Amino acid sequence: MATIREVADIAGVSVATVSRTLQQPERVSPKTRARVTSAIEQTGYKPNLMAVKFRSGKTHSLVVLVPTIANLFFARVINGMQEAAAERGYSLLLGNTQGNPDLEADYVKMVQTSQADGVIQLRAHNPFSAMQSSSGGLLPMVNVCEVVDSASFPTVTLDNHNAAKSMTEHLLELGHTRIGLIKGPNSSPLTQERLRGYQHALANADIPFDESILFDGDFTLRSGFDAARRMLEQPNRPTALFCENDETAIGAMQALKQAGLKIPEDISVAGFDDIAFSGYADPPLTTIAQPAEEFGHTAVSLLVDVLNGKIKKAPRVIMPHELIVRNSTGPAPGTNA
Amino acid sequence: MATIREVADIAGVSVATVSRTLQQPERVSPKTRARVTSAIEQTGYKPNLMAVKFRSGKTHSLVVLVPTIANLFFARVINGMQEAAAERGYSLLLGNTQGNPDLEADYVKMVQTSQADGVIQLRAHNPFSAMQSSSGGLLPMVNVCEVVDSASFPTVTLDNHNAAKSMTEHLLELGHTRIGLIKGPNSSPLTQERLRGYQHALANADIPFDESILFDGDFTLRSGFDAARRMLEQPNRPTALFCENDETAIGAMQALKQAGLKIPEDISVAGFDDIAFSGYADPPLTTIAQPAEEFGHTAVSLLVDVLNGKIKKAPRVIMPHELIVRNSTGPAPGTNA
DNA sequence: ATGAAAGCGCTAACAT
DNA sequence: ATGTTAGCGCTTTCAT
Repeated sequence: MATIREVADIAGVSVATVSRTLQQPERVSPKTRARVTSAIEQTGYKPNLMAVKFRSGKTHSLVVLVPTIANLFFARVINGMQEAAAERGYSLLLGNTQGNPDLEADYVKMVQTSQADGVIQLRAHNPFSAMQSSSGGLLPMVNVCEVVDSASFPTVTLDNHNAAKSMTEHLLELGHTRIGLIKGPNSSPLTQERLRGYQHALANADIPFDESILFDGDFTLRSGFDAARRMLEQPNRPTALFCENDETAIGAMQALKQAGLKIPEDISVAGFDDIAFSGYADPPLTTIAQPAEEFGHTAVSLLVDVLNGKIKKAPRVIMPHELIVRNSTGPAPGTNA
Repeated sequence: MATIREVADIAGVSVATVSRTLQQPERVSPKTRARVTSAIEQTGYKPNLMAVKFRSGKTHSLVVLVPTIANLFFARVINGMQEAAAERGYSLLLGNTQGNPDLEADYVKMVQTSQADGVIQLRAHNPFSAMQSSSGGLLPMVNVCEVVDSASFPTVTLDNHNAAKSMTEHLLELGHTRIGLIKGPNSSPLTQERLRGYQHALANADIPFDESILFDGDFTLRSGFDAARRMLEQPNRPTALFCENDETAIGAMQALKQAGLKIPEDISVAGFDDIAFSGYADPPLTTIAQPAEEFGHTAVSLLVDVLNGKIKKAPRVIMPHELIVRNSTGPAPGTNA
């Protein structure tokens, strides 16, 4: 592979001129520029970007910490990140962390070892927390989707409380008074917020909160299926089931249908996220849509601003959501609506 | 951030000794090793990996070219890659290419600019083809899942022909004689192979091939839905529908059920891939399971071997598949099986 | 067992 | 407008 020196020799100029021709062409005369360009073509020269990054101290790479890549919502967010990163001349390094703090710490080391400029964390956990706490300034990271509050980095999230409240109100309006909830992992703040939004709507409607119709889940199809089965074993079953994500809802619907229940005639089911499969579920799933790609754009944009020192105080960005009513929710049995 | 020089100064040794302590500890005496180690801890020194990579000429990064990250099958393959890469001290750079050759070429430049050591391509296209054709030796790449035959790189794939043939035979055994097929993108060799496997099984059963029950699709939910609708508009509809992937099958089932058909009583539906949703579809989908994670392992392992010069001739690896019979396929209407 | 010194390929002052 | 030169932080002969 040709180096900058060979190009310089062939063009009969110094390496500095070659470098300039590449970095700031306007600073070299058209004549020499042409000579250099032709020498570059002739040799098939490609700058060694490892040397460039090393020398310049900027890698133009961002590490993305994602609990699991096999999640359609995250996939959309990451797609958005990639678009925004490419526009800004950055590339993305994906780290599948399974939510493991040790793995996250490993990836964060990439920043400390100058392999990446910053990190985007998709989970509610500060991966820098194990290290030296930042003395004052902003950390080179942003936290998206599932966030933890901190003055050290920007966050981009949904108003999960209000979104869950809207969905619960939708169910309430349909006449449901006994609404079950399949939660996400208890460790996730997102789960807590959605739970509180649900409780809030219930309280507004003067419906007592019944802990016995709260079910544990972990955002997977299987956990939704299992939770619904547990629900069916109970007496006095709910007439509506709010699931904290779509995968859970789709798993739950399967269990409900297997038990001979009709959706939404016998029981309504609602999800959260609006993944592609939800529109093709049977019946199509009522859910909350989030601007996934926008989450990605915003995260990258903020991180780049942080890296360039354009941001001093860490902003808290709230993205909009939308209630999507499809056929999995309907009037409560016995209601004539 | 501390450099190797500071550590050397504090430990009272040369930079070479610090480097050795890190690279080949056995070559430095226990006493100095202890001093160096303590100096490293004291300064919180982390080697600048950009400098290491630059100096050593090895990046220990692999670019993965994936048409779309929002595909559950690919997600599993990538998970497998990540495991195998981590074991070998490599990290993965994901490139979402939308199957765009220009974007692919951009990512391939990362190899040429020393930002990555090799590439794993998940699509049937040689991303190096635009560049100088390799003069003889192996290219630093492996081609997985959807492959193009070439002597320049290893490939890892399924026996798509036989897998499709098995599925068609399964349908034939259930008494179906009119079996529709929803294809993948025509540009994909994978589509062609599956089509030929289907034709092969039909021919073996002396059933004439009817082009009018072949439908175009592109592996998305929506395309499956649309294709099934087109099928329903035709006279003499098939009693079974083989879809070249699970997303398409799930989309198709939705259209079929909306039209009032019972699956599998009125029509059988089969897919390909065995994504998680297939087990939770209504009815659960009969499909072909592929060892997705294993594809990833094998790909990384082969690529690392190529990079280390351990492989001279490009192997063609065929991964095993398995027919998973669930409830979306059943006896042809009118059969008593 | 350890140190001195020469670069890897490039950028960025500083000179001319 | 162009060239000279001094490194970036590290690895790696080659001496000692």
